[in-house]
Amino acid sequence: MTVTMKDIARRAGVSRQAVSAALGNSQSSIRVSDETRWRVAQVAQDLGYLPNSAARVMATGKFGCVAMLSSPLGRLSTVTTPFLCGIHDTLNTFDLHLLQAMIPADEAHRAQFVPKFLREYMIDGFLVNYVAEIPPTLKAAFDSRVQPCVWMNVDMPCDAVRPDDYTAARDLTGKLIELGHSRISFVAHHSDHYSVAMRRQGYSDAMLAAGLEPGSIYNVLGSRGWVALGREWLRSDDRPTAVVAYDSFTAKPILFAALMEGLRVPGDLSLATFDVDTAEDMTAGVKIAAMVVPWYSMGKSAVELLVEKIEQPDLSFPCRHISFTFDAGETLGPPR
Amino acid sequence: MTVTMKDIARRAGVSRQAVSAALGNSQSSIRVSDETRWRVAQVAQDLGYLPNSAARVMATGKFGCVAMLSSPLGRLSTVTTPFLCGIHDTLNTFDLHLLQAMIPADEAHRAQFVPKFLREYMIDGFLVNYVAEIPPTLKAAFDSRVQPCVWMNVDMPCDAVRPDDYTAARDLTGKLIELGHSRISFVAHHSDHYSVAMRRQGYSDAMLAAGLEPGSIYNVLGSRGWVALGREWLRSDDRPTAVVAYDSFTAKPILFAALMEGLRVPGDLSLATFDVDTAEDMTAGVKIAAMVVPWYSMGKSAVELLVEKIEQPDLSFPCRHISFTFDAGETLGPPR
DNA sequence: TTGAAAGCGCTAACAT
DNA sequence: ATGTTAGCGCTTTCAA
Repeated sequence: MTVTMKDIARRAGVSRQAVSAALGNSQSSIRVSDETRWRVAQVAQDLGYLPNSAARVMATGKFGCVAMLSSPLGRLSTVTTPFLCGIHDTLNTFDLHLLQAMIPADEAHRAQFVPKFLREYMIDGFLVNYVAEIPPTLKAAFDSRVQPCVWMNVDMPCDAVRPDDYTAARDLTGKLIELGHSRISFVAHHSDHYSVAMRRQGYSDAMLAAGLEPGSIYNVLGSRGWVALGREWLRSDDRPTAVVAYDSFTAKPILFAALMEGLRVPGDLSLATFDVDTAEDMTAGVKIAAMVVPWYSMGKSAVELLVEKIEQPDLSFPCRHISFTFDAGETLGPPR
Repeated sequence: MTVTMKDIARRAGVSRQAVSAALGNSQSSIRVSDETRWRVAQVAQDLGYLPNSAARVMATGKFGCVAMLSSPLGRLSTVTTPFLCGIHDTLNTFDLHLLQAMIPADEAHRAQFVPKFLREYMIDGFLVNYVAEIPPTLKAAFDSRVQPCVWMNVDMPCDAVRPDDYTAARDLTGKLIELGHSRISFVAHHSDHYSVAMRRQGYSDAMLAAGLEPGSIYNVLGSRGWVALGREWLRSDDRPTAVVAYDSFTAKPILFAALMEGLRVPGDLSLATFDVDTAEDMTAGVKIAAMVVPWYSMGKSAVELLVEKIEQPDLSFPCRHISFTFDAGETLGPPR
């Protein structure tokens, strides 16, 4: 049926473990001559041999596999391409592969759901890409597991990786202050996610450090509400000269509202935000200044941390905070 | 070390295969009494038993696993949440798990790259989420594989699944015609992807069938270019009264351009597009009418097709075309 | 109904 | 350096 090392050994006229050593799979100190190695490789190629992963797992006790758990709800999990790339690229360097699990979209199914990788024994460790509202059944399955686990994008003291939202917000606000702005507002939607409070805190601290008065606006209406709210707000005489928006879903309607009100950006209003993948969306033909979430680095760091935990299962590691990068965009300038 | 069925058998005082049967893993005709079944379950629970996936794979010859291959380049692969949900939910119903592989982001690595699931023997079949520009080394690794494979989002005669772009475009254009529009333009960016040609064809056929003159505009400048181009275009006297835009990256700048020019939408201009996940983006506070790509169904159908191919490896199946759904949005109305 | 034994493909600890 | 052997945890077949 399928080609095994036995077949290769027979065809090449060498021993089984010579084949194993020649293919570089065995850890043992067996040496084989270059000629044998070459012949084995040749035969393996001819026969279309592929090592059987399950057999190797059985023999070594290592799965060579890491799982990632995500939610179907966009606000609870990050499934952007750069994030996945960072994870995959880093796993590749350790010759690990990725098993991806997602909670069911349907709520009734979700309550009962436990992914296969938690019901069976098949991974070396796992990544949690799930910031809140984890179903109780699932949480219980987690906690009874012995495999190491790394949390991503949550505020936990150890075994977690997240962006450094506080510093990013402080620095971004600092840049506006340096440009000469003093009426700077922070705008956000309501959310329990730690990053809202952290970005706000970074903004506030930067304002207070410069002797300025922080002022925030929250909105529960979503993007739709921002346009109407933004237009009204920006019409008033004491409107801010600069806005720090929590994310692009907040920033874009504000940009739109400003332009519709006839304000020039950045002439009349400077705008800065977080989390915009600048290449992706240019609805208004303008690139918004942003602290860009380092998704690729996030994925990379999470995997590196997980690998350390797999190698030293009994240790705990402090949370890692990943720095943002700055993209000046086209919406930053001095106040009039 | 880890708990095995042997441990359960000893503790529960029953035979090994009684344990296997009681846990519902074995296919054999062994019957166990309810009492035994209950005691075995109890002991398994107490001991924290988990079946070893690799051992089962070894014994059965089935991996219970499907791989998906994607590209780090957004235009070549779809990694949206609904798509992944459709895939995961459907895999769950077959008790399959998903191994996800992604080509390296770095070009130098990419040329050599062959994912682990193609270098080892570890899956029952795989999904290709890669519409073009597949590196030659990778393509070669594909072609030498015996596992069944399903292509997604490409125009192939068999063993593939894709949205029915032609019908969606024809129907969408038909809706505008029914509203009374006659000057309807199709706008798109340049791309080799089959869907650009198909949507354009659907649009053209609908126009011709109504005795109207089709007219298309292409743009190589990306979203940024559309704003300037769109404003100029919409200022002219013979501007269209309705626009069918290839996707949301085309439609949104046009909406913006129209509003900046003082046109009312849909009073002065109707706008319709494809592929907008309407909940996600409301930059302008307006929901654009759209034929919504059925990503969830795409994932579901792809997995169903793959499962059929796994069960009948020697058969080929015709390509499946998935229907779009229509979201009327707020940008459709009769011409003035 | 229950028990014993073989075997899946590989690795690693032994022998020689 | 090379060959032999046991064993990973499970399923399945064959005997009792």
